[in-house]
Amino acid sequence: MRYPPEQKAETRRAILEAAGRVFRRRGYQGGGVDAVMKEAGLTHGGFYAHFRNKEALLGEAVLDAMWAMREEHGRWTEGESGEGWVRAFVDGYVSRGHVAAVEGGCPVPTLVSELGRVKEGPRESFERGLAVWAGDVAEQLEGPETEREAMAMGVIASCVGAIALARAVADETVADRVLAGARELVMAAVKGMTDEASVAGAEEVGDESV
Amino acid sequence: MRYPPEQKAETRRAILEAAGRVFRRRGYQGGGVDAVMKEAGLTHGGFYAHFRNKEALLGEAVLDAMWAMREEHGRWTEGESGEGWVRAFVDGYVSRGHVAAVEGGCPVPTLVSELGRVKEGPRESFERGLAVWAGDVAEQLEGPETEREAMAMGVIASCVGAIALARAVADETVADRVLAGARELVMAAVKGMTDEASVAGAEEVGDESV
DNA sequence: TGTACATCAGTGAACGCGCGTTCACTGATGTAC
DNA sequence: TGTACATCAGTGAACGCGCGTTCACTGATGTAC
Repeated sequence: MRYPPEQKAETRRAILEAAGRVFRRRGYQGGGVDAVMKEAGLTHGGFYAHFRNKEALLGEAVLDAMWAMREEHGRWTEGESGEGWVRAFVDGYVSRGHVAAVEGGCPVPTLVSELGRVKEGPRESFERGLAVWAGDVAEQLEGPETEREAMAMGVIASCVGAIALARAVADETVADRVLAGARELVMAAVKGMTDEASVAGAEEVGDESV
Repeated sequence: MRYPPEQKAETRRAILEAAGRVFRRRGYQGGGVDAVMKEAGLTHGGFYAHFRNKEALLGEAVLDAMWAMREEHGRWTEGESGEGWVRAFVDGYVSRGHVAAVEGGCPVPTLVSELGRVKEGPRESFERGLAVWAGDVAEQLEGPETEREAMAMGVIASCVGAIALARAVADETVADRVLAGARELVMAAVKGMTDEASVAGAEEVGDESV
């Protein structure tokens, strides 16, 4: 049964999105090729016409979900900058809603641990997504570029850690305390590294090595 | 072949420690009962004389590794208090060495993601370990108890997130930047919540609800 | 003190199952003539 | 315009393998008499 010319690209996309959901829900090891293909409305055998193997899918699925997440970040922080931007971002990301929305949330908290055990390929993909994300955060901070980039990585580590921890804990009250604590910690650290007025023009600040 | 009276308890201990290493190295799903028993120098069939099932092992192994880690924390921070304690802790935990020492390091960064997908039992065990850990950190902070506890959770979230992220990334330079950023962020946030002089007597500070 | 037996920690074969991957096949469509 | 054929996205059976768990068994030791 031959399909319209663009069908293959669309199917590939469908598999990618299905994998994003399945991997976030069940993890990489827990999300089988069969489950992914079923989620995409297909049978498992067809998978290898689109991806070399399961591992190749992981990198692409993580990156794809990270791009989608980036759009969500944009919605949270619309019209904000500097400290306000960071607050909006942190409030959106480090939230009960995000803890509950595993399947539609950030792929990083659900997959970090497993990414650490996987071959270079998917780790490089993830790193690319992380760099862009860190760039978005760093842009809102003040100070020398290396400093801002480092701090941005710190912010992301805290946010990712908070969601992962909140999900791992049994009691919701404890989960809430983790979220509140992470939000507070990030905002306390970022105060002084943001300046509401001159964020867009932060480029003039020179580099400094650490 | 009957064994000395205390043999069973010792074997149980050996399985627990083996599981701690195997789970940290390969993850919970990736660390099979067979691999754990082999690591303990036994055959897989004997496992069920010591643990109800694999899931029951997870909770105990995580807690056991967390207690061992707590002793390590003690070594890092010996003689320190307040900000100095936090700095010593963060320097020890958020370090290259810890990123490399998966098997002997903290079980949390390697297992958080998977803990989020597992039944209540192991999550409760983990939560118990986390509470003690957070208590240790909170003790070194200043301010109302709820505030200190929340901040402690934030510190832990940042540290755990940083190690997990640093391991997930492909490039070591990026990993180092994550670590440096997390260290900086935590210390920046904690400054002002610590007081070198009066940490041991911090109990006199009253409660305040958030 | 000596002997027969019960105990039970640990063994290893076996179970049903799901995994990642391969491959011969299907059949609707585009194309050549 | 009509017909025969090539293409190739997707199907589903099959592969070898490792998993978590069960269970009949082993055999060194402790105990009863």
